[in-house]
Amino acid sequence: MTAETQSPFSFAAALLQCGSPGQTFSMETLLKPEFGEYSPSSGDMLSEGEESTICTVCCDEASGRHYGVVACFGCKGFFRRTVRAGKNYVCRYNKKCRIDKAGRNVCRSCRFQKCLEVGMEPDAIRPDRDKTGRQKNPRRNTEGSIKKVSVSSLLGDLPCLTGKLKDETDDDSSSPSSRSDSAPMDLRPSIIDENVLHTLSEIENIVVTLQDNVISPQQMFPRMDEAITQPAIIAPRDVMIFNGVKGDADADCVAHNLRRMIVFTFDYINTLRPIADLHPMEKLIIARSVVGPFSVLFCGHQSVSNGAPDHDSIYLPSGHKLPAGQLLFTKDSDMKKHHMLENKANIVRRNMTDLILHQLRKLQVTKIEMVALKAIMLLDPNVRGLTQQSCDLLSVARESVQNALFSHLVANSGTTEATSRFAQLLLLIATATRVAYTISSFVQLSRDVTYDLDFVLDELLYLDHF
Amino acid sequence: MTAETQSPFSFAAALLQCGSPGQTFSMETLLKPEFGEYSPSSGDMLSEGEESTICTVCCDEASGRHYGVVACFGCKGFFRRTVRAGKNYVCRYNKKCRIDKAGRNVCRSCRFQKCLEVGMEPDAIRPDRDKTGRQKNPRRNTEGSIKKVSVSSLLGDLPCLTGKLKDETDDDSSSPSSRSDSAPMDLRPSIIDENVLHTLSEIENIVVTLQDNVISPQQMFPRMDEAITQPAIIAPRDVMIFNGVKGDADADCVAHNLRRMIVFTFDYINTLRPIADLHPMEKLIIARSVVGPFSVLFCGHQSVSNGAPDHDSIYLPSGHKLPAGQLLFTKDSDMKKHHMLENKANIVRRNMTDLILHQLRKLQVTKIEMVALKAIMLLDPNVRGLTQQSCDLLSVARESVQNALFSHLVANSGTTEATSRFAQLLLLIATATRVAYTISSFVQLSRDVTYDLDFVLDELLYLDHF
DNA sequence: GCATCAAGGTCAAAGGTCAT
DNA sequence: AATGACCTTTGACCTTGATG
Repeated sequence: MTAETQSPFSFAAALLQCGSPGQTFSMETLLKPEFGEYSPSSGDMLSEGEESTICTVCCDEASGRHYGVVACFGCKGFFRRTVRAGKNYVCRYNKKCRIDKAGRNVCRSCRFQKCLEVGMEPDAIRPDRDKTGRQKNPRRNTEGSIKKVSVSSLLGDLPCLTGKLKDETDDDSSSPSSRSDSAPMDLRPSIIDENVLHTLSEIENIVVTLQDNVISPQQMFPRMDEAITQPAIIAPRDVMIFNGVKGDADADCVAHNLRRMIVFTFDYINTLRPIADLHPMEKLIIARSVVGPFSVLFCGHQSVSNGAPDHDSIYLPSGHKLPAGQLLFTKDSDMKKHHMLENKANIVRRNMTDLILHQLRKLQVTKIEMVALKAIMLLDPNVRGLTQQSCDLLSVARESVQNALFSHLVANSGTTEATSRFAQLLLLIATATRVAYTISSFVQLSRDVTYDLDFVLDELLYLDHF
Repeated sequence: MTAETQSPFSFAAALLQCGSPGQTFSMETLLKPEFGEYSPSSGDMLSEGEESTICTVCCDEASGRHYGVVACFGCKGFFRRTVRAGKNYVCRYNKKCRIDKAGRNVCRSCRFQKCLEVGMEPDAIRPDRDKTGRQKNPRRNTEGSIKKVSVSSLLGDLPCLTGKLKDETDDDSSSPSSRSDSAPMDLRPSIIDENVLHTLSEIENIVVTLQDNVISPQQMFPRMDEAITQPAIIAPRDVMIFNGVKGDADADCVAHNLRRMIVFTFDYINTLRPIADLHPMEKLIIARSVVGPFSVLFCGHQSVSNGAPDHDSIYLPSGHKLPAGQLLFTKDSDMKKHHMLENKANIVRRNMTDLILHQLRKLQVTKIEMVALKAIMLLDPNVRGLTQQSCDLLSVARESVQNALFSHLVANSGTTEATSRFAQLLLLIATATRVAYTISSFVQLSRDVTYDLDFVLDELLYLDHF
């Protein structure tokens, strides 16, 4: 109120515009009797009610002063767009079109003319500004060619994700692509997102059930650059059961299971599409960087979800388990070394149970969430040694998985809980990294005390020699 | 009338001001003769009179010194808003937008960049709303008793996170409950969230500027259970500058800086409310678990944000830097050991630059985001050895920080981008964990080759002996 | 004291957004 | 493609609190 009173208004012009035509009263005006109660007592200038609330151009309700005159949203926007675009309108009638709320859109020429007449200043229009405000649908406009290309290719590719297994994918990608432009933007993304998670689930299923056609000879000392393309030379693709029926594991058994999980990781890398297409050396780089946390979360989740009643046991793919407080190694002649090893093994085990299993259980991480987390871990664009192009590919893919996961969580339990859960799931990766490093440390110690654990583990799990 | 003269409506005139200062004298200039009374004798390039009336950022008319440089009202406000809100802009063009009076609003990213380039100091923005006035360079003056609030009193005094949150929520449920039901859910939470981030910023400021009142005797072999309550026995709270002016660091210097960052971490733990109230032993447990990644991100962010032009150097609190390819150790008699150490140090350094610095730079992580990440790291409820009660406290607090961060991101750039950025920020913690473990590994190696790096580092950074 | 400087805050009127 | 209701950002001006 005070503010409005302060504003100096040119009421003469206003009166002219609104006053002269006899029947300018629109429905709007008639429905608002308060404008009629003219209070002439305010003394000096004018009735504030009228002036400050009526557009000088079209007599609609004003929204404030714009470009020098009291005007409505519409005339404000119209004036700006016109001046910005430098348009030249031509009146198709006699240049005397009535400009009021109902008629203002009939003739642009007369409307703009009226704007100028009442004193709108073209000089008050400033140049383009940076983008502001909400961007619900952040469209990469103007020159968004780069993003647009990658996004569109993602849409085409992602539903199929697998080089090896395609089939059900093609029909998915073909039909909705044409619709994606015209459809309302609220619905489309969630559909896409569900597709992403669905595809990821299928990939998981495929990789988990992958079997060897032929039994390829397992090598004790495989070359990693060969192993990445033929993982089976590391270990046979035995069915992974995680049920603990085979009893407790010893050191060799653990090593073998770690090998199996490395094969699983490699298989995943060869199946998940954006990565699967990279050069083998890049795959290997990613594998080295991710295999630890990846296996930790995979094994942890299997241990938790396979209905294991034993909260403190880690269940291994082979069907063995790793209970707490169980000695791993057969007694060695060197008691000190033996003790160190056993001690370190205990640290790993306790980290695994107290951090990973505990959190997974507390969060009740679902299969779908797990699948998304795995993909997010693998699609890490921040690994040293990748080409820029590969980084970009991974970034886009990872982003889409992140979005899919988030949408999934929102759909499940609302934004607030989703945010919290989303964060907790992602932070699980940090925890897994932590635990993976205790494993790495264990591997290192094994080597240092000359207990020859396993060549492959040395190569892949001892992570700081790069 | 004065207003009209000042009105920035004529772009041509504005452009003129930059290039040819012929008749740029406005009322404003004429009314401020004091700018002219600088002695022109220092005359290097420009006449002083000109300099002091022209905004260093955009060449508009300046309104005085702001945040360290002569600037106009616009750039002053823009800089404050940007830093306060922790915004991060992205240039839509090629990062070379011209910043002048006419063009300054075309690209916020480049404008902010220019602000930094010409020397505006983000540190001059005070997150504290009620403290106004000038206190630019926190004088390291002898007995600045204000800052001398000892840690113990901080414990009690601090604007505690949980306290504030509680009040806020209680407020909600009590009086305006009716409104919160009817009102759209968009607004209310964001108000709370901004308070959370604001409080965190204040905490950061307090901890960063913490000084010792008395010089407590630094101990070579402090007991950790004592150090957690009196961090100064680990290292003096020297001002942390991170500007690299002191030249390259050697091994001892690095050790000292690590100690300093440990003190910083402890101070943080003693200040951030839900943790600050825990039992010292629980604090210590948290400290052990988080100090590595915490320091990594802290140091990394400081290295990146302090305008360091050198992309491959790590900047340390002491003012030293750690450039790539610099030998850390003086040649040892044992060449093999020496080589191993130097090698490992290189791994750490490369991890730090290629992973942490690179990502921080790419993401353009803001101060506010960093502050939230720090809190999320510290408020880790999944640390072994905490009581159930403590876990719950931390969980609640961490969740509120996560939500605050997410809301902040949404407000900044919309839900889609926010989701992606949120994920990337959280995954940064995983990366920091990774890098921290290479440091841990380095510390371990140092011990193994009997290079006695530092007792405290052994205790805190070598992380798998628990 | 008091003028000054440089922080912080305010809000009209610019800007941009996006369902229609 | 244009409209206009609604939102954010800008910046001229103001208040505040150290400082000399």
